[in-house]
Amino acid sequence: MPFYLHIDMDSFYVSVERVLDPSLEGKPVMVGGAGRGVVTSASYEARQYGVRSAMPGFQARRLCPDGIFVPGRRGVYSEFSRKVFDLLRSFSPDVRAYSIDEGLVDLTGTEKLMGHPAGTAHEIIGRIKRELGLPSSGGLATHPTLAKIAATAVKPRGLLYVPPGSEERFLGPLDVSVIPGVGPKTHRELVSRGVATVAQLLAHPRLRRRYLDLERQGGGSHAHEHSIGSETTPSQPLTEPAAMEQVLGGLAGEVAVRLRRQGGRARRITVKIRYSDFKTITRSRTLKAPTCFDVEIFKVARELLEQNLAPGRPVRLLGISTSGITTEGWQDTIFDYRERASMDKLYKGIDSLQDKYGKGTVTLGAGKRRSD
DNA sequence: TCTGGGGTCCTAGGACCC
DNA sequence: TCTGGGGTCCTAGGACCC
Repeated sequence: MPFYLHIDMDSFYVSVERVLDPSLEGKPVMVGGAGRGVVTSASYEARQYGVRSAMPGFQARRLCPDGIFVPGRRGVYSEFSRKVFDLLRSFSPDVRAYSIDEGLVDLTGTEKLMGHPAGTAHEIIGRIKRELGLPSSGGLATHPTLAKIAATAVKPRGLLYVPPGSEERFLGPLDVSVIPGVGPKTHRELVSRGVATVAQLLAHPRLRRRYLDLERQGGGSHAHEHSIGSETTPSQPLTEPAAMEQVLGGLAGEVAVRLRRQGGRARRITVKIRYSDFKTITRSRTLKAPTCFDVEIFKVARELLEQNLAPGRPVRLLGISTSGITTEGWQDTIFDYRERASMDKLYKGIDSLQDKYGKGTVTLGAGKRRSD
């Protein structure tokens, strides 16, 4: 019998902040939400006031004026995340990380060694709390999706076991919005068609296949296309093309570094433009040869911007994303192989200098010129 | 003091090829 | 002279997730 344990950390960023500053315990705490930002994690005390993650900061402040707002610290959370997953991996070699604060532990076949998976699940959650100080919730079931739904249903600080054979009895009465992939839009659509509960959805073969296919096993290695991108919302909307190009240059550099760091090159470059009225467009181009170089990414991005920018409309956000990423060597391209190989070396040097001395230490081309 | 930033997946039309 | 059909690639937009 397959057994999957889905672990979901409770208000993860807030919990980490509390480990580092216990005086935050029991109080309405929000991570993020400064300036034009949104709340990325809200404590359960803050949720009492109606605050949710992804809520704009100004709105959270209005709902919870006495709340404590803490700026986010990505690196710290990643470090705690790594510790959580290390702990999970000590229980099973088969652990899948869904995100920084969610993962799946395959407990199939661990009974002989560790006893019934329900006990193991309890032990895992206990150890995350005792050893790392972090509260979490768990769902244990015969299917990964079901385990995730169970974990979400018992949050916070809960553990729910859905025994084999009771799957549809558990799921049936639940609202369709518990299904991963059913967001607000789909939820409205389903309800308008008379599908409000999971039982009603399961009665529809097509909807069942589309949204909750428990027959399909969750272990498959789906070869999803992977992408690397960066975007930014400057504190003031941009109106000058020169300022936009400067932002684009910075984004191109960030994306290129990340591409090179993982030895990838991208064939497709997409520019994202969001105007002040939130209208958003994306424009992309597929290259003849994949690239991981700042100047090439920037050149394409700048052209896409020039060709598609609506004149006179202030721009709120700019983004560059790269996709169609390959990790093959240069040999497969017929294009100026030697020049690319030497550029590769040059950039590797720059990247390692930046690792050593910090971002912005070295820039390529068009920098400031000393008047000599 | 209006709504972040990192992603994945799906759809749908048109080009192009056989 | 009234319109096949399948496959693949490219592009744009949008839903959704954390």
